[in-house]
Amino acid sequence: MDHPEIKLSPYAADLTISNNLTRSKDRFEPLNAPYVGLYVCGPTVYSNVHLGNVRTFLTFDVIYRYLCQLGYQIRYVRNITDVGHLIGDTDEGEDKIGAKARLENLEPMEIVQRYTNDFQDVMRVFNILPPSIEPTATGHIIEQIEMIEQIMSNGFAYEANGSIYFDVRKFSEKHDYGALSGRKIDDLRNATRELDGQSEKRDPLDFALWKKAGATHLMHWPSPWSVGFPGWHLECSVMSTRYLGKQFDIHGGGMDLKFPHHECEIAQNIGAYGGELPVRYWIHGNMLTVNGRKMSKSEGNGFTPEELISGNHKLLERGYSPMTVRFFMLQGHYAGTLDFSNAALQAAEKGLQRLMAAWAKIENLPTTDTGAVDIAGLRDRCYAAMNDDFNTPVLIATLYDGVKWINNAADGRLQITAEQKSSLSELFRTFAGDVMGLKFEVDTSENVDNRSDGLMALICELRASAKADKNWAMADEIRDQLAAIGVQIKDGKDGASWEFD
RNA sequence: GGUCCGAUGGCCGAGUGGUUAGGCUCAGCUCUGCAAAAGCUGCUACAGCGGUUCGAAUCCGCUUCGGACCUCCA
Repeated sequence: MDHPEIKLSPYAADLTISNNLTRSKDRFEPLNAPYVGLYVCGPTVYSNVHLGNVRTFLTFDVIYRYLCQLGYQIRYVRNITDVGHLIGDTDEGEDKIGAKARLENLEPMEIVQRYTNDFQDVMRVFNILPPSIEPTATGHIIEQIEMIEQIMSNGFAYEANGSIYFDVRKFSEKHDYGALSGRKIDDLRNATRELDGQSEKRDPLDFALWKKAGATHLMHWPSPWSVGFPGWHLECSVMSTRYLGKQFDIHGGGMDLKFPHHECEIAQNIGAYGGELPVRYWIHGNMLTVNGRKMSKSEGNGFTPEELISGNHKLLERGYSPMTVRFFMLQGHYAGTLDFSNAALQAAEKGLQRLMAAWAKIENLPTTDTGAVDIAGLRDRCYAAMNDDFNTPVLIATLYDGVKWINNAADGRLQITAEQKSSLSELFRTFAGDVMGLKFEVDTSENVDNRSDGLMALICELRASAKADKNWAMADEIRDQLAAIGVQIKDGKDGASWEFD
């Protein structure tokens, strides 16, 4: 197929991705360029997302943004899990959403709506772009039933007492179960704990495709086998296949989903549609840690974005802005764990300020007829950084070269032409803005309105005349009083500027 | 117990078989009535012990420590 209207960036040819399926760094070659299918496992909407969840979605946000920048036409699917995710082991566990609904005396769908809203609000706050499609598990019950039937007709699933289980043993006779996560089926069987109520399963490794609902189970649907609900792993197989096809390019999710969730997804797809691997590139975002430990709800060491911004949490010395957090996370590579700490957040806050201040300065840089900067080389290095498995830390380091140029040019120590200035501006807009999703955070406090500028200009003028009269007491008084109400005066060469704290 | 991963300067964090990561902190300087802010400059680290190599922090082995997954988790 030719797509003359869609032009890929020349840099697109050099993108490499650490592929967890092959355990190597592979050149990215989409199945149907310039189209790319990207699926990311979304949240289970039974409670507020915490900062660790945010990291994963941020990781794939930047990957999505960069693929867009390269000119790919991406269908980005990120699901909402609103049924089927169980608490505890898969036989006795209660549905998370149902459990929460019972606890709060609400309809399950009220829970789903509340935490879906929360999730989407949080994504917006961190400037994480919405996916092309955000499908829900409950919206695809029919397709899930159809996929179960397909798997059963291929002989890889069996019914037991109204529930359907995937037959891992049988599957592994013909296919490789455990290829993604590097598990050996015998090791897995040895490590499996003895669980109560496993009698329905033929093998402890089997997992549920459909569960018959107990008498008190709130969320249930009719099926050929029982009134019940789908297993957790099934929804991602169904929705990815429906929207991206039986084989697609990139599947993402948190590292903790690699096994068993993603392994089961692969088994389900092959079990239903045959031997072809459904996904070509598997990418897993690594965990956010606190004192070296994974942040998770069950550990109780997580905090919500609201707590982060307000600073209202015992782990936080004070609040941090969403862009500070975004920048902090992008200073580490997605494939490594990242340790949260107040010191690191504060360092990121300062670094971000410097980067953004330089970006804002570009527009007003003085230009000269000849220039002494190599913008094209800088651009090459930016693309090279991102092409090397989306290496945002190196991208940031590269942009700081630009920061230095900007500051030197502003001080007249470096020559830059108008053309270079405009290229530099575009470079920052592309990589800091479009790719990393950084944006200027406007002060949203109630003190800011259109009159503030005029008011402050007047005050600065009065203070300047006091200074001209060498009335230091008055000048300092004005500065101190303003500081007391949260307005900072910055004296510069060409007069004073100000900003709210 | 099984599988896998990591250990980098005061802190956070990249990368690489031989050449500056970067940010923050700190110090000096510039600017400045003073202070702050801002800018410039400086600060050369790779857990320990062996091995391979002309050369290893980077490859291999062992040790110590830490973590993830194997059960719900992004």
